[in-house]
Amino acid sequence: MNQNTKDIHSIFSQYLSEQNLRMTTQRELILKTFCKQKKHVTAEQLYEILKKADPTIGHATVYRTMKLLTEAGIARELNFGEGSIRYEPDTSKEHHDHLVCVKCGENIEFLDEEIENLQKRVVSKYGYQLVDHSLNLYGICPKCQKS
Amino acid sequence: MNQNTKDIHSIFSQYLSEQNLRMTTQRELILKTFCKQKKHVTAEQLYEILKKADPTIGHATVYRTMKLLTEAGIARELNFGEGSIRYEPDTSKEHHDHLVCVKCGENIEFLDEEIENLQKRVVSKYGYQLVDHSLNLYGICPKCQKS
DNA sequence: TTTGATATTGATAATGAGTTTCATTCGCTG
DNA sequence: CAGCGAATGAAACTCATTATCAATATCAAA
Ligand SMILES: [Mn+2]
Ligand SMILES: [Mn+2]
Ligand SMILES: [Zn+2]
Ligand SMILES: [Zn+2]
Repeated sequence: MNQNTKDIHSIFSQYLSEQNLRMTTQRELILKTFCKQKKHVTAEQLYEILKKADPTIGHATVYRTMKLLTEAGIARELNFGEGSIRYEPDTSKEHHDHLVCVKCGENIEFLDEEIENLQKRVVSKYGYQLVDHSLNLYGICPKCQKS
Repeated sequence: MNQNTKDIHSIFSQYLSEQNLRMTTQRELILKTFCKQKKHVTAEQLYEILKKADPTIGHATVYRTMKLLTEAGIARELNFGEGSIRYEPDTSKEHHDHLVCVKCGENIEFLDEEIENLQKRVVSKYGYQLVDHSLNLYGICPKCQKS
């Protein structure tokens, strides 16, 4: 419930009213809980956490709200090829890509400006207009290399 | 049924016998049909194509065989976040990444050595051992920009 | 503050990709 | 050819996500 969370709350409120949608207690709870997470969570994981605070909350509401948060630019979808989508906050931090350990799932965030620029060069070389990109590096973390 | 296809056939045969698995008419047909494809196909798309040649072929057999081809290093899995996996031949060409049009799905293959090297630099910076990577650029192709 | 139009919710059913099960059939070796 | 294990196809299943829909909540207008 810090300043940052408050800002995000008003970003979401504004997005909702722009779309003629309503702020609800469920949406507030989901937003607040999502922002508290330290790791990238799936909708299902978030649902499990939310049930502790509100056992009546619905499965579908969580999925629906995560989609809204994504549209509002508050959450970002991550696809590590696990079969489900993970979400991370998209406002507080700079853009970054991920280096994931294939053994334990540990996850490092990095940003390499040179790579970012070279991507732009590739895209413009083919006359495309860049919309998005996804760069995931998969490896074995130092810890897992030992075992 | 060119030379290349023949080579791939023996790569697959050898892989199978190494694993104490058998070459079957279904596996031969799937391999042959997969190699003929010009575009990246999903298992389901390939199944639809295969049914024309062999209406008795099973759904599960196609999925199972594509997995085998991947293990044998003949096919590569592509994940463009569409909800299903696409496959491309992994032997004939060099490694490459993809630039995908988000409107029409058109797909450009590119290889940027500088990006590849910078990826390695990132991985080693964190002490990881690189296993794989996935770089997809999403944009709007020149054709779709006009409409 | 009441009302009413409409957005939202949660339970549940449905979907779609991919996997598992299992009885039957096939491929290979002896 | 016999026998054994691998492979197949049909069908059931899993798992993530989405659609449906009746009941409820929100909010602007009266
Ligand atoms: Mn992240
Ligand atoms: Mn390709
Ligand atoms: Zn690890
Ligand atoms: Zn296009």
